[in-house]
Amino acid sequence: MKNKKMKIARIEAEVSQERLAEIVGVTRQTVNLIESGNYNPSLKLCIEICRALNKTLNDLFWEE
Amino acid sequence: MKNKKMKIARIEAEVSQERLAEIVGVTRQTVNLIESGNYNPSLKLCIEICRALNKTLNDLFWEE
DNA sequence: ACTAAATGTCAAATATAAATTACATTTTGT
DNA sequence: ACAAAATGTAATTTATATTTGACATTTAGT
Repeated sequence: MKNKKMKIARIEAEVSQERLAEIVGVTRQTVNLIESGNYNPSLKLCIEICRALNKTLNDLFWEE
Repeated sequence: MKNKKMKIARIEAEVSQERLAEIVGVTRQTVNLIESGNYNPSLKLCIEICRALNKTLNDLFWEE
């Protein structure tokens, strides 16, 4: 299951995977893997991504 | 920074750390560490804890 | 069409979440 | 006060997230 919400939020914010990776302090590959799905990032990283994209955990990582 | 919200939600749900650990499939120590703070759980585990306690990610793990 | 930027993905190494075992302390019930 | 359950922590090991380096493909700009 891909993380479309995150990808959409990132594109709306007009940042590349590489730029987002820089901002949150991980590598581009990690960002790519999270968007690609089948990945289990740490809470801290999720929160940093949310802050970078001006979203909340529920916005990007919660499925009702 | 302790995770008070999670501890409160767990106590409201009337489950022990051990019982919650069973439900979400980790050890009691892991649950304890998360509540104690200075820990960085995986997203998957956070989500499982939320579901077990009938809460959302924002309820338990998001700080405005 | 061409080029550069962005993306998808892989293998191997490193960092760290989570397990395990164990023990001390605190809380709760009787 | 006592016993049992629940909690707080620590050291070591194991599983896995993340890094690193690299290469192929796709997308966007000219």
